[in-house]
Amino acid sequence: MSQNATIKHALPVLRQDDFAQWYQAVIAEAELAEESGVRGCMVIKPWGYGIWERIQKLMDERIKEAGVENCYFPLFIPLSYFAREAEHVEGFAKEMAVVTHHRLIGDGKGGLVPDPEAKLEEPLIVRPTSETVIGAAMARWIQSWRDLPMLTNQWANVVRWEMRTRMFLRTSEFLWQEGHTAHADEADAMAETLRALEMYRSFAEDVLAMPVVAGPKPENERFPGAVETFSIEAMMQDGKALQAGTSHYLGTTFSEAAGIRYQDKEGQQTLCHTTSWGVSTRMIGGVIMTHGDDDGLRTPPRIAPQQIVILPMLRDNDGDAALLEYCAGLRAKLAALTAFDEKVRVLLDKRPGKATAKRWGWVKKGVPLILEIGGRDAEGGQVSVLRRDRLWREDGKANFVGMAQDDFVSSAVEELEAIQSALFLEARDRRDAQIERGISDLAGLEAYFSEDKAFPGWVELCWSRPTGAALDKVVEQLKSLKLTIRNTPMDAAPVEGLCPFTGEPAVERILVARAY
RNA sequence: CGGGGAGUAGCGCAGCCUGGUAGCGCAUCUGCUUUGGGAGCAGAGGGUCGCAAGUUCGAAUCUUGUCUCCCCGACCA
Repeated sequence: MSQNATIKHALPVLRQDDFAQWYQAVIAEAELAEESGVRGCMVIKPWGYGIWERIQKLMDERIKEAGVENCYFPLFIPLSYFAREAEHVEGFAKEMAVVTHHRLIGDGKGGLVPDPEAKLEEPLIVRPTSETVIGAAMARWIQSWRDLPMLTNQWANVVRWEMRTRMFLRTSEFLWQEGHTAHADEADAMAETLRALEMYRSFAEDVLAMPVVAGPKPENERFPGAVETFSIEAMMQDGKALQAGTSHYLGTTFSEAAGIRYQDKEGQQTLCHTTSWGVSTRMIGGVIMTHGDDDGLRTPPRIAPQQIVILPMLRDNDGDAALLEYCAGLRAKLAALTAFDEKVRVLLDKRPGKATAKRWGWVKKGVPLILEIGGRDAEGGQVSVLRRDRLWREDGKANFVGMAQDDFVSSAVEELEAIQSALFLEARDRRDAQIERGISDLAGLEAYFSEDKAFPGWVELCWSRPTGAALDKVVEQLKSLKLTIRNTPMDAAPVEGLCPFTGEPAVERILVARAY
């Protein structure tokens, strides 16, 4: 956040004044998405969808590298599939969209109503997740130990009828990938669960430049039907936690429900152990709240639909042709470069209008490098470069740096890598500075989160990992402070002392935080 | 789903109490003048006032219902 009062920021709301409103302002001003008029559903606009396509491409590569194959399963799941697994149903029942009719009929008043004659024999659920329908397929596909492991993934939309929605973070319909795998035994399934978790951790940090903490969730936060749930948790700039991806070891829960069995080497019919794991468009919400600033989004170069935008300063006169030619030449040189093992994505913005007026649109979208090229630049072989992560000069003006075209072209890849790295380090340092590790009792926890701090961050503490009713009591205590247990960091320091909730010897470290 | 707030031009809002043919700013378009950094002046276009019933001679305005959004809670792989 800027301390310089003379800066005229591009957004109408600053983070420090109203973080929730700021978040929505970024989405609107960066043209990521907008309201659709349909409850809880958003229209994802080109820049937002472009970011999703980048995420899809790079995640899909990693999924395939792990030997997982893409499939597609039905949007509609028969109600009876869910009924096979009680815990799973209970977890999702309250948020399922149900299809009950297959035809409409006129209501005699100019409107349409479901035709009572066209009521479905068995209601269809719009998938909230696909364990049941994929389980049914796996039960058909898997016969022998030679069929294992069965590694599948699908890119799809799912629907969960959430009570309260927020764009990208919790929408009724969202886009995701869901990996579903079946294995011969627990060890192999757990290994896959952890492989997916590590894939998500490294993706979040290397691609999204979003530092995360990976680890198992407490039992009260498990996916319905899971034996163990792992998550990656990211800290947003307001100090809240965002669960940015999950990976579940499902044991034999869904194998029993769907009859996923194989004949082992001894000839015995044996239940498979299954996993599921997913990341969604929620990741974009995480990117916004990790890298956004008071001038809009700062899009990490690896997921930026355009990494460099060239803005010719057109004058509607005879000089424009030469200027455009110069810019086209520059664009071609940049587009031939390779950054992050991909062709550099560079756009020459030839739309009519003043470069200065168009500039702020790209600033708000978070294009990593913006070039404004005037007639004098063209004549002198120069460029003016604006780095999105170093937007302002001391005097409150846009921080353009002039340099020779050749120098820029030869350093552009390095610059993009530097921006990617700078965004990650900034986010990591901010997060690390906001994790409090010095609290060892309940009163301390209460005091810490009762302070009138705008963005309190997280607390890491040692606990005794209570279960059942004892855990419920802890959850209730935390709830009164609006806190939740995020996960148990896998790379945490050694455990020491007593559990602040139970008074028993601590056995592991957990992260406690307010969450989205 | 409970409590609160809101829906009027692309965006932000006034008008509503006290019913009488719909307004402002920004943006857009046109013209002129400017312009190496988020231009100025003048003119113009653009709205079934979320939707539907009702009251009324007449509804943005009053009544009822309904949809959507925002905030707080409950809920939330």
